[in-house]
Amino acid sequence: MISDRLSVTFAALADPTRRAILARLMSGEASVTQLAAPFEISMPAISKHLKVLERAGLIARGHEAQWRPCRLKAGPLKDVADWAEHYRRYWTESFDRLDNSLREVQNREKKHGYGKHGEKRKRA
Amino acid sequence: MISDRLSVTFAALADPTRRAILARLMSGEASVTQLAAPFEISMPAISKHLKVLERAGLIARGHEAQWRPCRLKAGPLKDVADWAEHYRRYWTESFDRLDNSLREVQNREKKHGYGKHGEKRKRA
DNA sequence: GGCATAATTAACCTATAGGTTAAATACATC
DNA sequence: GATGTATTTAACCTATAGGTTAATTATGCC
Repeated sequence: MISDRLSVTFAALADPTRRAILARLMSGEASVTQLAAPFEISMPAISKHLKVLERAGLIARGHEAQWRPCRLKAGPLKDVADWAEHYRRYWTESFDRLDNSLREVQNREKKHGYGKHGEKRKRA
Repeated sequence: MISDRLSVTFAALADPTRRAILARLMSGEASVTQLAAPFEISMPAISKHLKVLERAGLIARGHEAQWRPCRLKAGPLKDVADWAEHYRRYWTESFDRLDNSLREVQNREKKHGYGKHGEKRKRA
């Protein structure tokens, strides 16, 4: 029953079919049939994906005769970008190197490490 | 059975508890017990969340006596930021306005619109 | 060795995600 | 109003997510 906006957005993006649909919509609006074309799954499955995207506010739907064209609404993606930006300093190479060398010094006289001991827990 | 990196990353981020754990790790490494403290869920539940984050490459785990301290590995978040950046021009206000006014002109003589007709499909 | 602490694993439960096929709805056209 | 096309809804299935409690593993300390 998670319903916060970011969770809904991330959940919607956690599917390659849905991300492909968003990518397709960058080049303009499209009907459901057009969106379904590249995929091997059924129309109802596409319909469900579109509903997920719509509920996440990532697409808007039109209404023209029997067509329900979709177009991109990228607003929530700004939230995603903004959220990720908070972590920028943690993914830069310089930070990683600093972090690692600091950690090596700190752990010089302890007998543990990252990753190395983790290996032995591997199973199956 | 989705296993592409971005999907795994987004799925890991689609949970507020896990995002809170990542936020906590910005201020330094922490033991499982420390990470669990702010939440009302059980330790095994936290353990599972950490496993999800670890498999997504978002945290690394250490090994010190009976503690398994976690620390942030933000690499995948750069992929998220990069992915979202592709959509930047679609979320900027100027683009939205241009898009909307173009669309209004285009649809002047058609009898459909976005959102308005969508309302009537509401049910429950 | 025995006890306390930290964390994981096992076994289980329920809800939801993502897919299916078949039926229903909406609209345009003849 | 019957037919064809676009799309959704209904009913169903299976796998997974996220949670639980109880048991197990790993370690430090006495």
